[in-house]
Amino acid sequence: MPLIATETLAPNSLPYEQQHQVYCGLDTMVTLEVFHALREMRPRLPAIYSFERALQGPYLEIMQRGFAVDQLARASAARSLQERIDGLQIQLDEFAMAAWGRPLNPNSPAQLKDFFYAKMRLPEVWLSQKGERKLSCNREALEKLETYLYARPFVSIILSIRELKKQLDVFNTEIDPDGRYRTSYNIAGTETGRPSSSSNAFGTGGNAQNIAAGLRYVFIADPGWKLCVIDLEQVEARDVGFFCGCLFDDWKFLNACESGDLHTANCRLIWPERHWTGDLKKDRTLADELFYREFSYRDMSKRGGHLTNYFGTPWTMARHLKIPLRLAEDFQDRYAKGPSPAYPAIPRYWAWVAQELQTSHRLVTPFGRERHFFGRAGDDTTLREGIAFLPQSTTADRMNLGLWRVWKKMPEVQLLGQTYDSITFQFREDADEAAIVQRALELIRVELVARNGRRYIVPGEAKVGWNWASRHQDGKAFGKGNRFNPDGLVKWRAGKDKRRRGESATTA
DNA sequence: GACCCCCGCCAC
DNA sequence: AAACGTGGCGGGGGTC
Repeated sequence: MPLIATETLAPNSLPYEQQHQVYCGLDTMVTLEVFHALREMRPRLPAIYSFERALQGPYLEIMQRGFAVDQLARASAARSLQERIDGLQIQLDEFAMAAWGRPLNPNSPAQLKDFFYAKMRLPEVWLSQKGERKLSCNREALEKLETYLYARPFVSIILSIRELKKQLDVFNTEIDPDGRYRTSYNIAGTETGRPSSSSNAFGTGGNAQNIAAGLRYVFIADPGWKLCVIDLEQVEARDVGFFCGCLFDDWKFLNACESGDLHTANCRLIWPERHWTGDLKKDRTLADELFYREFSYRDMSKRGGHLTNYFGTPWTMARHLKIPLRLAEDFQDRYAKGPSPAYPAIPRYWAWVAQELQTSHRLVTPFGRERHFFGRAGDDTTLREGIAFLPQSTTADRMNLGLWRVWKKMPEVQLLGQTYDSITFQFREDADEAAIVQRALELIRVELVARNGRRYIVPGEAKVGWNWASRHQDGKAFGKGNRFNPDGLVKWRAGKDKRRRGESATTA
């Protein structure tokens, strides 16, 4: 039975404005009725619900303010990308005309399948994605086709065009007339409590949470202001470590996370027979030595560790890192699964999640966020959702609490965005930078206490600058095509870098 | 032409 | 047999 007899309102017979009023009324009143019904089932509102409502303040502010965009940089980047794409497309069409008498659209999987598999008669590349085997022309499939000499020039141009087009989309996103990129944040849209980001209600702006690192330099502080980005270091890994400690009193993984360099510490545990010295610098050098092809031991523990924490199989790990299956199996045995693994608590964490799903079909995070799992408790997919839920959700609430506190306690700064494990705000250039950054870092600290009394925080790392990209990448000046980015973000350290805007790092 | 699904791909 | 999770967007290409 409908809550409201909508047919009596006959909205289509009403004038346009009244149709909207009816629509709006249904939207809000039905929601309210649902709320009342739920409220009866649960008279005490969960704290997490009030928290979500409190987040409306800072997020509305972020959405209204928008993030300033360097219009000249944006336009010139868009122009040069378009030129490069046009040039490549002409080349691709020349090849394609010669090969099959028509042009080829690199963004059409249908045309590519026709071209590579029917016309060129190359062996089909079937990939399994989300449980389904598919004839694919994605990057992974095309890279497999590169083994065939005739396919090579096509593959390389297609991949280049796709990559450049993706970048162009970011620069071509419509920005508001005042030069600001306004994104819409959905506070309560996800399963985990993460906010999501999308284009706004007027159709301008876009997802601000998936801008590639190399394109962020077009996002800038307002005149007279400076950006600060604070991110939570290794936050999801630490959360997994905290759960292992709380559940099984096994703190080895959290200890490794807190040792200063998680990935090097991981390497020592995973490959104990290597000649570790205990000296941070020397051990880092040892961890940076190559393990397989371009992968160092440290890379392996970083990428493989994350994947393994989330119940990724050796098969997935081998595919993802492009390494032999045996190496992935060997890694996982030493990391978590073998007879004497570095982190035996991790499989215990998986088993505990499986048990919870079997018995209660629900999980609750340290912040009291509860999620019911409606999938079949025994399915791997359900288990994976559960395993990922706890750290993801804990991270989301931790970051949002930090964001809310900065908004509430630091009226002198202006929030600009949230990117899962980081927040971005701007502060006045003539303000006391050290005081502001330190205060924000304090507010980001959220302490959790385990039953054994162990206190757990995730440290924040601050970066400051005048645009949203890093000034350096791998120790070098950073940017697209070696673009020098002197106004980019640098790691903030107390008392360091009093450089003013536009001065290069070397003259500071 | 509006709508919808699929594909590919970006983020953490 | 299937093979790590959470999201959003643009384009192609089908249907209505």
